Amino acid sequence: MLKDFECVEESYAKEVLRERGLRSTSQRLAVIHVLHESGRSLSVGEIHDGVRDILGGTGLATIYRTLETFESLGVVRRLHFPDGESGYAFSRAGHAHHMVCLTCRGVFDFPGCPVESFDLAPLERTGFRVEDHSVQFFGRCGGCGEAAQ
Amino acid sequence: MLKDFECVEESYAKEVLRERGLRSTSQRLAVIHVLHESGRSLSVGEIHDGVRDILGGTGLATIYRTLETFESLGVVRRLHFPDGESGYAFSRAGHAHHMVCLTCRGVFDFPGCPVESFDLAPLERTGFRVEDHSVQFFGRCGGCGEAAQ
DNA sequence: TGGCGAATTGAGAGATTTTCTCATTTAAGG
DNA sequence: CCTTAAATGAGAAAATCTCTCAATTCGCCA
Repeated sequence: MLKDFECVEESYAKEVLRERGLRSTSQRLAVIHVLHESGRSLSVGEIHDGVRDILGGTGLATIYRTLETFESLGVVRRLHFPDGESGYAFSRAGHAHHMVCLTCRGVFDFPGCPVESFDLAPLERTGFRVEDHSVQFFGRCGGCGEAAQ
Repeated sequence: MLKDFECVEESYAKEVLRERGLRSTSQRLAVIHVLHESGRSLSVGEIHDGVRDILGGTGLATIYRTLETFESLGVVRRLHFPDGESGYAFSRAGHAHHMVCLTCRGVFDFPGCPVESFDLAPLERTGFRVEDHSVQFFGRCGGCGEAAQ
């Protein structure tokens, strides 16, 4: 089941799940498949539809639970767009930031982290202890930028 | 009306509204007042409650409309927390990033922008044209950090 | 390989959040 | 003041998210 679709991303997700003692269910793998295949960020509804196309009747609650699980594992990331919408994207774990295309909602990793070379000392001198950060770039990807000309 | 509460932030909001030909209603000013007075980010419900404390029966739809208006004017910013919650905070317009306390949801501006000194050329060489970015630091503010000891 | 126990799911009810509509109110310029 | 269009209130409606629990399924172990 799902063997025809198996891809590197699914193997990766399986491994992460196993490491945490969680099960590799067809629903979970289908979520990864749909997300990765699209190459962009998807709304919960789009993911639900995509999974149903593969597996048939899948409960919406399962989609929510799966996204929550994967987000806590760092395999999936939730993105918030300037227009208030949000979506989920596959994201190989580790410290990665994203570029998000405002036209097609495509998501691209980018190398490096602007915060690494940023001096946090002035911030921490205010008494604030930094534990985490988020960085996102918004714009237009190659294809969408050209189309707009 | 509301004169007793008038503060610099409200004057500022009034000015921005006038510039855009929008009206300075008591509801709009109350939203600014509540947000600024709290010094932290608030959920829609908290803002609604705060505004009702000042004005009496205020419709929830008005709160949503007001937040949307102010966000588009750059006077209020919507923040998304790692736990999935979100809130709104007063934010003097312009290019400012925030530190958010994960305990009290306090919001603090910080000086400078990590992205300014970041070389975007490699990103843009991929064909992606950067139009905007967001940066947030999460952690504990002075008070909450100590309390946790 | 088959069976067992616990994790996971499905379905739909329920809760919460957000949007919409339209009659009424109100800000702001003349 | 008066007028007019912008803005609001109330609540219905839509959309989004969560919960419950019986049924299913994964993964371990014999």
